[in-house]
Amino acid sequence: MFDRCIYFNTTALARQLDRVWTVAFAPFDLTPPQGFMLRAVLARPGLLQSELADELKIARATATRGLDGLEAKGLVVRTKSSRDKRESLITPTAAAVEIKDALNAASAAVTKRLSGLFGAEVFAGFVDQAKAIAAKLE
Amino acid sequence: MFDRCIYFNTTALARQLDRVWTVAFAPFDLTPPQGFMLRAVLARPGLLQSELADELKIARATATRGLDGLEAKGLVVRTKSSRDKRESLITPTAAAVEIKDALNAASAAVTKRLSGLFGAEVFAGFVDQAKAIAAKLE
DNA sequence: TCATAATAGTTGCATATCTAACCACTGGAG
DNA sequence: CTCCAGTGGTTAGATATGCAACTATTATGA
Repeated sequence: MFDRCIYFNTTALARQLDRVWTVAFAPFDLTPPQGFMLRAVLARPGLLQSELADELKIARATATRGLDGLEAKGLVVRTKSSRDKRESLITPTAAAVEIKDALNAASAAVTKRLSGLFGAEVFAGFVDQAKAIAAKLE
Repeated sequence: MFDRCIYFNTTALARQLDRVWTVAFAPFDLTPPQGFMLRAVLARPGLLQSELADELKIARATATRGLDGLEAKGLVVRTKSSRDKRESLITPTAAAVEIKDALNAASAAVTKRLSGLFGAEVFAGFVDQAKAIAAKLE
């Protein structure tokens, strides 16, 4: 019905991809947003919370809630910056570091599978375009 | 950070597009999901609720909530099917029919603007690919 | 120096979404 | 005809997300 609508088709695709990554991250007891947030923290330990929000392209308030969840699971720690007492530095715990490789591998496996399903060229091209369009909308 | 990830880039783009359509539908006091649901009802009055959910690619439970909202705003009506008392037929009210053209025009205007911004070819190609990928994931 | 503006993070409130469990009804198989 | 499986819709519970308003802290400028 909304065949030519970028909003409709992008949001519908996002929901389907969410289901795919839900399965991939289930073994770690992490939802997709939690999994990606943790991966970001693991990739760049010590980021400020606001920088983390920027990396993930989410609102600061959403980062607050996401980190609350990861903290409750014992996967990340907030440390008040001594330089500026408003800021929080986010670091992964040992438990998080332990699953780092498996978590990244799980995501890579899904990516590889989908890439094969659609053709690597098409797949990469689509992702690039999504990124380019998002950049122009900023 | 997740430059090559279809999940990350698609969901991030979806959030940005949501913001764009939020602005476009604000004059009607409708959120993007509400606006699209209403447009679907206006395009095909008398659809069963489950058919509507299929059209919009959302879960039945989500359709229930969305329709609750539109009904509360006096924009749609549920009618129990006489043939099968479980089913509900969804029809727009007069108030909804009144804004139909303006609502569709508002969405079309955004689409046109974005299409111009990215180039009509690229834009249409991206939407087609999103649809094709979603279809393969089903 | 001190008042004001800006910034980091949190909280409150609203919305959308899903899965699972449930209810009411329908339709077949015995 | 009756019971049971399947189906349409709702409800319960969980998560993610955003904006706006708030608190605490820092920076600026008169």
